[in-house]
Amino acid sequence: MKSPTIRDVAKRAGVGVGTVSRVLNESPHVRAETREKVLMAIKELNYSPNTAARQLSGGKTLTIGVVTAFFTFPSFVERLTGIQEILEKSEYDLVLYSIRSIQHLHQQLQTVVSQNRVDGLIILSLRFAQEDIKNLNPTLPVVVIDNESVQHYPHIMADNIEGGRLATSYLIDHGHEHIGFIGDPANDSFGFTSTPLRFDGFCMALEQTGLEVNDDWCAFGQYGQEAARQHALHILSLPQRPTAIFAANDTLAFGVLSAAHDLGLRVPSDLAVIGFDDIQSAAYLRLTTVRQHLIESGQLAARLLLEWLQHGSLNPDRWEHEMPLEIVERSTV
Amino acid sequence: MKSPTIRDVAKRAGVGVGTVSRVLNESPHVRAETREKVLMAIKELNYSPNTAARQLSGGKTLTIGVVTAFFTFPSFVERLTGIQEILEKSEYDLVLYSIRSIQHLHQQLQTVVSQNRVDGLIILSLRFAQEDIKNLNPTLPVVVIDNESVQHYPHIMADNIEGGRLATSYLIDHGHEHIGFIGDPANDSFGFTSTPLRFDGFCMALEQTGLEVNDDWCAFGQYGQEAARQHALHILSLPQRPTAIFAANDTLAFGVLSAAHDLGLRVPSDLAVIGFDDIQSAAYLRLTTVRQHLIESGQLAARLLLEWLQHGSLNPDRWEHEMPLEIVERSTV
DNA sequence: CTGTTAGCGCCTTCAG
DNA sequence: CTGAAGGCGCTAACAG
Repeated sequence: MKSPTIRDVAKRAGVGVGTVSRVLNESPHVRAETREKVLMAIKELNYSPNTAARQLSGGKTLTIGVVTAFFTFPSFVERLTGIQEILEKSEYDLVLYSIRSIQHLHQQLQTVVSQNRVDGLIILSLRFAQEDIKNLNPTLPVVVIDNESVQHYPHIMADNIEGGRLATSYLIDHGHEHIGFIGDPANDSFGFTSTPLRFDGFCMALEQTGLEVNDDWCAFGQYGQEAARQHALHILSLPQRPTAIFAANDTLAFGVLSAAHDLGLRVPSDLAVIGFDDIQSAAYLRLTTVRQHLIESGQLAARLLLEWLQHGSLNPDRWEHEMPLEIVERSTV
Repeated sequence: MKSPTIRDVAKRAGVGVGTVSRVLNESPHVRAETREKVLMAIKELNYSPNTAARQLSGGKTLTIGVVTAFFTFPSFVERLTGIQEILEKSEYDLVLYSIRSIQHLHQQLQTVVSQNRVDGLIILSLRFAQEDIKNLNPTLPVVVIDNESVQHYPHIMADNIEGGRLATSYLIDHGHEHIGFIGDPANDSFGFTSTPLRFDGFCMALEQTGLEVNDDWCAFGQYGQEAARQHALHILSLPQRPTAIFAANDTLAFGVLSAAHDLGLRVPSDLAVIGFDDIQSAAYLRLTTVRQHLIESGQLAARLLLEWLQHGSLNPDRWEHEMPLEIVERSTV
C-alpha cells in the first residue's frame, strides 16, 4: 500500500527516472510521445511526487510562512485572507506561525529560518530583529506588512499618522471641537506602532486647528472591545465630556459605541465615533471609519513574495508600498 | 554560508553522525559527557536540523493540516485558535488549507493526502468523501469537527438539534409565543448542517409546546450579517411580527439586532434575540446565546490528533466527543 | 555506548 | 533526447 515512487513510474513507462523527472518538471527536452507514456503511467499508478524528497533535493520547501501575533484580531484575519487567496492559486502551502510573546517571536523566527522550513516569510505587524533573519539566511525572501521600521525588506504599509489626521480632521470638519481618543496599549511588547502613530496624527490635526489635546479624554488600554468600552464609559461620564471620539481601530470603536448605547447617548447626534481599518463588521454596524484595504494588503504581500520567489529577486521599484487610506462615510459621525 | 549539516557537527564534536542524531532525538543511549560535546558543537555552529531531510528519512512531515472553508468566519477563527494554541506547543507546524468550493475540497484533499504533505488532518465543518482519504492513505490520522456524518474518523461535535431546542425553549420560557428563525443557506454546497439541524430543534420545541412554526417568520439567506439584517428587516415589518427571533449563529444575530435598531425596536422588550455559538464579540454586544465552546473544540481536536500521532493509534473511547451546550444569559432576551 | 553504512524519493549532472 | 549515477541531510539498523 506504499505510495508509488518515481522509480515505479519509470519502470511502468519503460523509461528512466530522469525522464520521469523531466516530464514532472515540464522540461521541454522530452519527446511528446515519451511524455505521453510517462503521463499515462503516472495516471495509472496514481502517482504524485513526494514533497519532502523534492524539497531535500531541490532545496525548496514549497512553503510560505506567515508570522503574526493574535491572528484572531479581525485586521489580521482579513490580511491573512488576502494572503491565503493568492497562495491558494500557487504551488505554495501556507504555514501559520502565531506567536504569543516577543520572546517567542525571536526564538520561532530562529528555528523557522535556520531549519529552512519555508521558502519565504510574510511578517504581519511585528517588530523583529531583521539581523537575525539576515544572519541566519541572508537570501530568504521576506515581505513585511505594517511595520515602518523595516529597512532590509520590502514592506507594505499605510501612513498611520496621516490616517490619524484624516480621521480627526473629518470630525473637526463636522463641527467637533471636543474630541477624545481611545487606543490600544501605547507601548506593547510586540512593538505594534499603529496606535501611537495614529495618536500623533490626532494631535497634529487638533493643534493645526488650534484645538487642544485633552489628556482626560485620551485612553490607551488593553486590547479589545471591552477595555475600550470601559474607557469610553469613564470618559463619557466626565463632567465635561467630548462630543466625538476617534478610536484607533474598529474593534475599539465598537466598544465606544457600546458604551454610548449604555449611557443612552445617541450616535452621532450626542456622540460621534470614527474608527480605523474598515474591517468587515464595520460595514454592518455602520461605522464611519478610515479604510486601509486590509485584504488587498495581504494579497499584495503574497504577490510580491511569489514574484520574488519566481524571479529570484524583486524589482527594487516594488520595494515599498503605501496603501491608500480613505474615509468611509457611514452613520456614526 | 551554507547551513551546517549533521556531518559538520559530528566532525566538530569528534564523533560520528549517528551519535549526533541520537542526541538530537534524545535517545537515552548517549553518555552525558558525549552529549555535552555534541550539544556544544551544535551551539557553536548554530546548527539546526534540516526539516526536509528529516521528513524524507523519517517518513514524517511534522506538519498538521487544517482544512476549512471560509476561515474568516468567527466560529472558524475561534476553533482555529484553539488548534493553534495546542500545536504551537508541539513540534508540528500548522498548514492552512482553505477551500472555496466543494470541488476544490475534493481535489485539494487528494493532493494533500497523496503527496504526503501532512502527518495528520483536522477537518472543520466540511462534508467530504471519507473514502477518498481512506483509499489514498488508509492510515492517515484525521480528526473531524462539526460533521455528524463522519463514520470512519473520530469527531467532535455538538448536538445542534438539542441546541436549537434549548434556544427556542428559552424564548418560550420567557413568554414568547411568536418566534422567528433566521439561518444560513439551508442547502449549501459545502454541506454545512448546523442551520438545518438547529432549525429542526427550533420546530420541535415549538411543536412540543403546541405552538406553530410560521413560515413567514423563517428565513434562510446568504451567509453573513447583512443578509440576516435584510431578512430581519422584512420579517419585523410584517403586519404580524414575531416577538422573538432565534438566529442560527451569532453573526446572524448581530444582523437581527442591527435591524431591530433600525426599526426602533427595543431589545429585549420589543424584540428578544438569541444567537448560537457564543463567539467572542457576543459578549461585547451582550448577546444572549447558546455557547458551544468553540476554542475548546479546536483544542480537543488538536489534542486527539497529537495523541494519535504519538501512540500510533487512538483509544476508541476517545472516538466521539460531544461538546456541551449551554445558554449564556445576557441582555437580549 | 558509539561509528559506519544504507537507504528515504527526487533532481541534476554526465555520458551516450 | 534519454538512461545511469551521485548526492541532498538525516535516521535507523548493524557492527563493534
